[in-house]
Amino acid sequence: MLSLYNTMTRQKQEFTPLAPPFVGLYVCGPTVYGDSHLGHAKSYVSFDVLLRYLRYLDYKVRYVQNITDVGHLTDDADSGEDKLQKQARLEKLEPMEIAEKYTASYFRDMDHLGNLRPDISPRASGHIPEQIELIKILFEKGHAYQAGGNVYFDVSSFPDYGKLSGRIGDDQKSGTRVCSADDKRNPRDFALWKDAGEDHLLRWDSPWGWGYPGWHLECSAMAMRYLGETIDIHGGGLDNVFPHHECEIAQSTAATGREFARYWIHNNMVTVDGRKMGKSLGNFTFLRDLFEQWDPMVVRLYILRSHYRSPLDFSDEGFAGAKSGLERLLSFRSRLGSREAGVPAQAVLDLVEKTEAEFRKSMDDDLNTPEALAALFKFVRDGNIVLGGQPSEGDKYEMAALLDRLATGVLGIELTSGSSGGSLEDLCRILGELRGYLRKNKLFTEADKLRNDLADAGFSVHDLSGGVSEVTPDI
RNA sequence: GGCGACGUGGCCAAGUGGUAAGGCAGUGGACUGCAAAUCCACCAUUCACCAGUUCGACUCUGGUCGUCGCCUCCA
Repeated sequence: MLSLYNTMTRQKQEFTPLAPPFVGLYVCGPTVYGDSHLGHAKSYVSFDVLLRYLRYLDYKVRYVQNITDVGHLTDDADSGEDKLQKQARLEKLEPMEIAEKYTASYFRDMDHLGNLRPDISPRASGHIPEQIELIKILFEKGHAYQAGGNVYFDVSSFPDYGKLSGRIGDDQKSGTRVCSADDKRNPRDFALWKDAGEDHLLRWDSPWGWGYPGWHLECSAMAMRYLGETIDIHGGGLDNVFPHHECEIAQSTAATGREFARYWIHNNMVTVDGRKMGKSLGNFTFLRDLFEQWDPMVVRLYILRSHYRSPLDFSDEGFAGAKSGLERLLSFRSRLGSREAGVPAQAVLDLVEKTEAEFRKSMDDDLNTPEALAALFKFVRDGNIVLGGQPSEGDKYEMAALLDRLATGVLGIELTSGSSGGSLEDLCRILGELRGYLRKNKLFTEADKLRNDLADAGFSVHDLSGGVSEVTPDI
């Protein structure tokens, strides 16, 4: 039974969907005004594993992740410049060109990391009518007020505000930098609609004049549009708990009178070399740059070696360790081959069954991927012992199937090239046979030249027992 | 100032009221033409520190020190 830590209740809870077997999963997506960084990687890999595990458990999941292409400001919620508009100015492009460019960049990076595409990636700019409609309802129910061309949510009308984040005080204490807009009744009130003049490139007509939606509104509108008034799981980064998710809860619940999300899941943040990764610190690590040095699967394994609710520090030493671990998995998977099914030995069946049970037990416990990986690495050791004996094709097939089901299927760690026919794998197999032939005939000079040439070309050679050699591409 | 998380071997990282998974690195051995891979063995009497609860705590409570995050754009 899967249990998940719910930020709202501050404890692990058994997960049961509202309407089994269907699950509605909403995760706050990126604001597309720049390339994705390590923080995005940790967050979206974490939720990708949640998605994959839910599907492994046979839930029918609809995964919605928004693309924010309007509405977030460079400063606080109520002043500053639209981030896309600012970037558009810097790159001398249209805001929508910026959105397209960085949406593509985001998907490219996430594809490399092995994240499954969301079922729906709704754009905020494409759901302005839904957002306006939501504001109208909030007006009707007395939760919104207008000040000039601006519309605000009246937090005093929603007593539960602050429940998720634990910020239940009436006001912000001194020491915080709250630069409230002058026309708000209360500093905690937040914008539902912002007035915008002609200098604002992204703006729409509304009952309150030309403007654009508040930065929390899109998630409420789009989540409810595609997943209904109550969604099963709402996820995002820990930094979104306040104010973003707090505001989402307020406006959604106030509008529908129903619970907005049943499970709130938040992943922790990343640091780089022990320090917060921030624009102002200049240590932003963009994925597109990182992938030139480390294989995306190394990054993915790195992320999954720690728990999603733990903060994660990235360092070169850590990447190197993750790379070695990945090589161990790849090497084992490679040896299992892609043969046909057969009848496996009972001992292999037992091993597979035990491994899967341990894996599931760990994943059931709030997605404990470090422990799940431990089960897989133990399996690799035992599997290598099996391979050292006289395994049947059925033995190999059974073990390969397990690895593909758990490591690749659930954790998303790709261990095979995936291509079929005329593939690199075939070429490697032939070259391995060649080296084996040379060694058997004690043509060591030629055998070593082949090994050296392959090394220069980015391939590793491993000599197995029985005069067999294998060739694998480096990562 | 407010809220919260965390301090486990050289590095990373799980975990349990009854005595420490796994990965990386390292050491010794087997195997090997050599190297690598693989396998075997070794590698924290100890889980920041100090009290307390308990038959017993690393795991519970209180305190101290330290690190980090959020409260502002950020996943």
